[in-house]
Amino acid sequence: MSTVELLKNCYLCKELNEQELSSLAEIVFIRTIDKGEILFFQGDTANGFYTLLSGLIRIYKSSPEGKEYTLHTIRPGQMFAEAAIFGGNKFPANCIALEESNVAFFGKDKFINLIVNSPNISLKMISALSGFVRDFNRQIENLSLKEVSARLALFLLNQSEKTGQNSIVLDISKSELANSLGTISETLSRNFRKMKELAIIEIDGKSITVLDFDKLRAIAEGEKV
Amino acid sequence: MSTVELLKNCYLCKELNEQELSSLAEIVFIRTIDKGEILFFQGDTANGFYTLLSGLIRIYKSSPEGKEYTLHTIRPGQMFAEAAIFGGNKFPANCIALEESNVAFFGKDKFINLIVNSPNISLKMISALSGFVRDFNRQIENLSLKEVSARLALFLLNQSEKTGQNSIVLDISKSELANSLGTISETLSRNFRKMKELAIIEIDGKSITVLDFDKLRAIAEGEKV
DNA sequence: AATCGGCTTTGATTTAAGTCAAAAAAATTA
DNA sequence: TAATTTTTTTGACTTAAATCAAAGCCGATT
Repeated sequence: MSTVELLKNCYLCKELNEQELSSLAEIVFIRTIDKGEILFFQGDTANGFYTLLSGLIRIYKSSPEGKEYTLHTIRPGQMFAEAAIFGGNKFPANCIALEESNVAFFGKDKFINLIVNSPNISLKMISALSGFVRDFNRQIENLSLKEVSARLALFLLNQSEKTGQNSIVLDISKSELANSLGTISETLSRNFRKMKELAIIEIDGKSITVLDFDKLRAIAEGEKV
Repeated sequence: MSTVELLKNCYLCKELNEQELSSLAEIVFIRTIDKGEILFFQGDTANGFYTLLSGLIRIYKSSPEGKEYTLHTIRPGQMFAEAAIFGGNKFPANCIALEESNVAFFGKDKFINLIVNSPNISLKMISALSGFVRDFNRQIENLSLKEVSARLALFLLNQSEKTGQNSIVLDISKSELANSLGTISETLSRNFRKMKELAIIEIDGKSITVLDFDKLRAIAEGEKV
């Protein structure tokens, strides 16, 4: 896969266009790390930051007595070791690959040079990250909506609003939907059935038609089904 | 409150020092919006972006038939209307204050000028936001750990690792802790009691001492209490 | 010392949702 | 088209956690 294609997987780069990605591609350094390989040690000189393109990374500290503890588990798309490039430019922790991983390294000087010349890039990065902060905030709120029915109702409302149709076509399996709503397929299935019985929705395979928006809104607000 | 103090509440500014906050304060424009007041309409010219300092903001679209739907609910700390400053510089949606709110407006030109002169500021903003993306990702994962006991165990492990002590002092009330673990005080209390009975922890008011880390780790992994 | 109000704990009960197991339906492959 | 696998639905059962209600605890105020 090309560097540009790989970079598209970073939260950081979600709003960049092809041209901007290309200029970014020129300054990054892609690297594959084997499972169990150490990327850097605490105290190593840090002159840039990383993003994880694929795989799984663990950031951890070791105490003098040899005990270890995990600070972060890094998943694809995330940036890591960025704090290192401020203040003392030493990595404050160790980093190991838990699986074979691909990382992108951004050298600080080159990166700063890039954003000074193309400030729009950093603006877009800030914008993209802010968008994710917003989305994740919302997702956290939704997950604490106690009832699956409320979360499902909210999902259906959001989808139909997004498309402007009262008919939604799922682009994922129902099991995956269940998972993303924080539940399991059986429970999702029962909720669908109940809504169907109450004539709130109609289901045909992957296509769902909303018949009663008011009722759906009430359920999303917490009303019992 | 001073502009600098207000800006500290933004995710964007969490890593900036006093000096950097001051230079930011020089270019932002703080504004109070009454409940129900419109901040901007879809189609208005956008020459900057906002962050919400306090209050509650709703971003919504209106269809030609007069129907409205909410795109985002903005909470304090979040950035909004940032997409507007790319491409067509028109706001793509309307914005109303749901409560009396304080917003900070960042003019695009001034902001770009600032980061070109102080690229470290944008680096720190990117870094801060990436940190939140990481934290929120983790929080979402934790919330889908099914059992409250597992979430509580994880919290206790994290806290004691963070401080390096086996004794934790809560800086929030137990009700607030319950809430942040996605449950209620009664359930939290019962979980505490059970762990106490099993000699996994000891509790004295706001101070909790971990007696059995192995057991706690097992519970965090999903073992039944 | 006594009263008030906010937390926290406890018990009794209800309920939503998970688990287990099997049937039904849909999608793949032969 | 038949055969096979995967996904979805259904039923019976169990359980974790929410709700409701009451009591206990603790600090602040009078």
